[in-house]
Amino acid sequence: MSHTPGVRQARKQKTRQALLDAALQLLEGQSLSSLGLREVTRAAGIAPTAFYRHFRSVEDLGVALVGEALGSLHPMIRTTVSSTGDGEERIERAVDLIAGHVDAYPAHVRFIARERHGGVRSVREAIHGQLGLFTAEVGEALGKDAVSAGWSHEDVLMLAQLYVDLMLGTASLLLEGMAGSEAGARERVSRVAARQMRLIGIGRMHWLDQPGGGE
Amino acid sequence: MSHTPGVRQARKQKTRQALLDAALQLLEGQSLSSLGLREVTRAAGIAPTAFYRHFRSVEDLGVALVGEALGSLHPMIRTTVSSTGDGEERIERAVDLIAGHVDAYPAHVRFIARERHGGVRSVREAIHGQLGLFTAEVGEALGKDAVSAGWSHEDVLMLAQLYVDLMLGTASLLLEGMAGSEAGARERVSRVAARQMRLIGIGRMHWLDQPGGGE
DNA sequence: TGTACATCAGTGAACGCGCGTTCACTGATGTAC
DNA sequence: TGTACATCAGTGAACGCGCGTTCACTGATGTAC
Repeated sequence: MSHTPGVRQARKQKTRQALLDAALQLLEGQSLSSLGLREVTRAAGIAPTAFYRHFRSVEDLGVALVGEALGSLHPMIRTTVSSTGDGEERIERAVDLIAGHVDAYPAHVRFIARERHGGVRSVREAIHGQLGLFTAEVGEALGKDAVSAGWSHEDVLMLAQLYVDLMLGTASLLLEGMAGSEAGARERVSRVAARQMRLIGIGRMHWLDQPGGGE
Repeated sequence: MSHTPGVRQARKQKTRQALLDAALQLLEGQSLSSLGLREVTRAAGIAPTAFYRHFRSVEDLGVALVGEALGSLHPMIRTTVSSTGDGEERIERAVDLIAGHVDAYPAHVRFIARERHGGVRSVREAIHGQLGLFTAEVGEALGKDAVSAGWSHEDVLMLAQLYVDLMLGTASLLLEGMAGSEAGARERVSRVAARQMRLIGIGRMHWLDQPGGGE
């Protein structure tokens, strides 16, 4: 009524998304620091100059991609961490959820794994910041378990970091397994990841047994 | 006598090293997939065309860098893994060795962390291959410990992978800590890494306690 | 030791090409009355 | 509802620039005798 049916705005949003999608696809075979503006606009089907209506630079687009990629990761981590059942069941479910996420958003996973240590500072920092939030969230969930009684906040976070890194590493290995030709790569990776989680879980159970373990 | 004092060969080797060094330095601020041939030769102080006397492409140079970077890592891992003493001492020594390595070869560490998941397939594969050898070596050392009696080969490797990933992750975080401005970042990272190793060590001690733990 | 020839690391000019960015523009959408 | 004007997403020509690669070359080093 008073303003904006927003046809213009909706179209702009659509073009913006086309740029993000095109970039994400092009990034499967290269790093952000070598991705070209013209390359992206060509793949998105618009004139190079229109790029500037949406982003100041490719680097800026990269930061936007971090939000999109880790946004899709967020609910996945939430589900994983809040799942119930005994340790073994939770581990199986976690590994399945990771594998499912890699299937559903392979380009997002690749982007995060690649640019986490990549050549573009602002993107690295954006990823680092988001992963810090995830770690805090995982830590909060872990802290509520009975096993964590008597743990310092610092130790809960160190455990959370261990899990988050393991999840990311596993996701990245699953991705390579998808690309590779060898059969059973995925199963092998999942199996190893489950055992690593199990071992960490065992360490967690006995953390306070050792003198000085939890000080 | 019979052949080659090798003045020519020595000079060629020196130029080759200058190219590798220049590339490594340039890679602190970008990824391999955006590194230019002319950029490298300019930094190395030779004509662009001379590059081809040493490498077929920048990608090829990248593969050579993997050898150099992981060659420097090799003795470090050897030392870490063969050190004696009780668990706590070994952990402290391992963390100190990692920190020392990051100080001594920061560009190597950055290169491996960055290109491990980077945009150049052949370099990724070279890194993956070398890390596989390291994991096998760490696994062999771990397997000799009394704690590993009764462990399957597969489980020893899964543990070795956990340690190798933790070392690499820690090295990368220490590097960021060096670059960043906050005081005490290094100490914090080292402290967390030591605790993560301790927790994994505890998990290792009790691995065979659980029914089905080592099957 | 000296001479004549072969090798080959490094040079410098030249090429065609795609890049990021500027600019004035077009025409559909939005707004005021 | 209709009209006049403002906004602004997307266009297309033009620019200067650095890129990777080719080519014929130079001159120091290596080899044969």
